[in-house]
Amino acid sequence: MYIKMATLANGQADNASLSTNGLGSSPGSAGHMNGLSHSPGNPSTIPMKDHDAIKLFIGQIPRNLDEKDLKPLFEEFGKIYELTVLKDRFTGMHKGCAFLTYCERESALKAQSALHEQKTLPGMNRPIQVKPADSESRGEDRKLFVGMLNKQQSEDDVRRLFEAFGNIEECTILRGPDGNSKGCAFVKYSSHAEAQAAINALHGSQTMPGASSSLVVKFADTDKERTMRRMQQMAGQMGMFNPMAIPFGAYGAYAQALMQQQAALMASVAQGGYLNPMAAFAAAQMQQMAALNMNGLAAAPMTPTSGGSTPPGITAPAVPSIPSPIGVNGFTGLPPQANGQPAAEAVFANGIHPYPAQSPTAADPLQQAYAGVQQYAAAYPAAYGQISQAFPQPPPMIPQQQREGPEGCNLFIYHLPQEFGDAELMQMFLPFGNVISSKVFVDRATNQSKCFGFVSFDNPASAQTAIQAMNGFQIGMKRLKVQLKRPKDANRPY
DNA sequence: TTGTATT
Repeated sequence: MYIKMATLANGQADNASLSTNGLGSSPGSAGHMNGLSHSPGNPSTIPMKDHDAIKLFIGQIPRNLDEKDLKPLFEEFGKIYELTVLKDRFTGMHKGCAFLTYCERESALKAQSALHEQKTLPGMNRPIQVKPADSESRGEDRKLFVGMLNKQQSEDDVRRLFEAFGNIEECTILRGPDGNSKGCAFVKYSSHAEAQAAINALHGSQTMPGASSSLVVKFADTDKERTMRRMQQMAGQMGMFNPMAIPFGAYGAYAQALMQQQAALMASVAQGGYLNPMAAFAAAQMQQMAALNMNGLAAAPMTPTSGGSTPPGITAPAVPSIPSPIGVNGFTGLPPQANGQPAAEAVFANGIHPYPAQSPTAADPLQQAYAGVQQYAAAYPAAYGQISQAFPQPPPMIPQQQREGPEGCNLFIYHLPQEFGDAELMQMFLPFGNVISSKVFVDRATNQSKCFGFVSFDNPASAQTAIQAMNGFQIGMKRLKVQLKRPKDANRPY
């Protein structure tokens, strides 16, 4: 086993340079036809898989290993029926995982117990994953939930009711601690079709004596659905997701972040002499706005604070007029001076619009947040005119294909707002350079953000600028932690 | 709290 792994490690460079992914010159056209062939040229072994074979999901695969590299590793446990590395459907890029089906169910079980979380493939931080693919119903697609039973009905009664539609593998009445029926049951058939037939025939078909409504027959919740349901219930109880709780609705934190960022940018631009004092004033207003919102106060500082038609501070030097750091956020308001380059240049050199309104939809949180900024800016036409020129067109959305940038270009970000996804993360870091990828980690069971993620730039200077500007940036009650991503081999002394 | 990816 170990020797095989070493072989793989040594083979990496060759594989990478040859890069034969089987897709030829038109990635995307034949994305999934490159699985391990079924023993071509070896007619004596016509591959057949058991009826009860399990498709395995293989995770944590180095992206430079393809089917032929993986094959030897998995053949240890039995004859392989099919092995397919997952590739991006458009770019053909290796997704770092694969599907594997052995001819025999037993092989899959052996491979899973021998490999899952047991070994780490070269270059990976985490151990290999070997487990039944999500598509392998863990019986859930042939398992029924039966509700509105009579509490007197036994397993046998239920079996009798359902046996006409197929082979029943399992039948369980749900009971409370006292052993009394809860009036519902699980019935598992041998196949999905049988289960479906039972639903069609029995759901709502009759009302059991003592039941408040007609018989319920439906597919049982999957684990995922159960978890989601639980999470939603909890969230409901805790008053989360209540739009009124946050000034800007569910995306309040992001709107605030946008404003802070906008304010910072404007401030730095003003300092660099690119904008007139009016812009500085607007920047100051935005900072106040962001600060106000963070205190949970009304978000309507559309009225200049000191009345009159001349905003305060307009005749004063731009920089001193800007309220220094928004209270607690640890952000100077005059950030990116890294590399001896004026901030404004660092920010705009790439010609990227900091807040692009790409494919606007009403439901898009970015769009909502951006609309808020625009609305605010509209109150100050002079300043906004300047800003509009500074931030030209939205850039075309570059498809995310690359995962990591070069060394020194990859940031690890922690304490992200719960509602941030990949897109929001990217938006937040676009002002500092070319973001080639952004990834927020999501708990697969709950779909909730784990509040950390990665952003990759195409050059180290952008990454440094972003660290300078965004590390310690306060959003709500939290401050972002922004630092260089730990290199792959950290934690590995040898 | 460091790239988690499910045809």
